[in-house]
Amino acid sequence: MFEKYLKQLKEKNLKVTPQRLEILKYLDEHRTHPTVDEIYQNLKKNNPSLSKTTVYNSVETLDQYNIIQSITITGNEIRYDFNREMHHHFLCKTCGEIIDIDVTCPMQDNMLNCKHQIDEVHWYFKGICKNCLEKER
Amino acid sequence: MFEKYLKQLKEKNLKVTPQRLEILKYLDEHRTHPTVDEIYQNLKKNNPSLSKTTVYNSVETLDQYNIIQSITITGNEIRYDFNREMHHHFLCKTCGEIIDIDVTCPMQDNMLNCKHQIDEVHWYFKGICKNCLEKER
DNA sequence: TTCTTTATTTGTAATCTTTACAATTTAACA
DNA sequence: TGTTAAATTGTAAAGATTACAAATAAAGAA
Repeated sequence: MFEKYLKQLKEKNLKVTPQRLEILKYLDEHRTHPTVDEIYQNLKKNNPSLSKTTVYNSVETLDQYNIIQSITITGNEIRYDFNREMHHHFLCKTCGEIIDIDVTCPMQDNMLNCKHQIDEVHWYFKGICKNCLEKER
Repeated sequence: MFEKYLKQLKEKNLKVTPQRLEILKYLDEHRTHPTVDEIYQNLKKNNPSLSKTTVYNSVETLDQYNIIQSITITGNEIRYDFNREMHHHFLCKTCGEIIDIDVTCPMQDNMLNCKHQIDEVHWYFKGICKNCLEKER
């Protein structure tokens, strides 16, 4: 059940703790780009001794080791994404949902060859999602 | 001296206040993507009665009316950019500087024609800037 | 298994950014 | 000059994140 996450932690020589496994599982099963508070509130139900600081520490570590990805699209809070493969995000300013966007750009390689060392690429699009557009009519 | 900013405000039917003019001037002359606090601390020197809430309110309004642009690259705080023309940003994780990046992508039009209504496009790149790379050696 | 070391977890308090709100002031216009 | 609506101000509150020290637990050695 947790083998997949366990493997990811071991590959990076990170200690395997129940908290980290639960957080990874939650992120894997909830691809809605949750905040620390969302993760915490939900995991606390079955793990009452969980501390919010642990969630902060864990997602920071998992992000540093490229096991998960952090998303700063809203500006109000950091969100986390289990999917760390190259993909991008759309924020609906009406419903607040963050939708995955898959585009690749032929120019991107040019970018990556510029004078700076580029480790992360984030594209954020903002507007109104198609569901909210339909409701508006 | 303030004619340019005055015109931008009047075009959007926004009231012209000394605070808004000073904030616009500061952002125009400091293209370093400052935070609210940076703007506030600097303008306070010559305008001791300035309130930080005014800076928050003003940048929010200016952003809403597309006079300035907000940048959420760091996740810790919102930064503001006088230049609202299409351009992108690179965050150096070593020195913290945010550098303008000018790339356009032929795929972008495809994106803009997708099912969602896209109002804003932000590309954020993170890594180590060329200055910091040189110092590392 | 047990012991040891080191990293992680936990809870509390502190910090930092942003928002809420009501009173005061001011810009815009008649 | 007077009126009205909007902006500014200061204070307090809220929300997100970090600091820190004590307690706990994981990993590897004995």
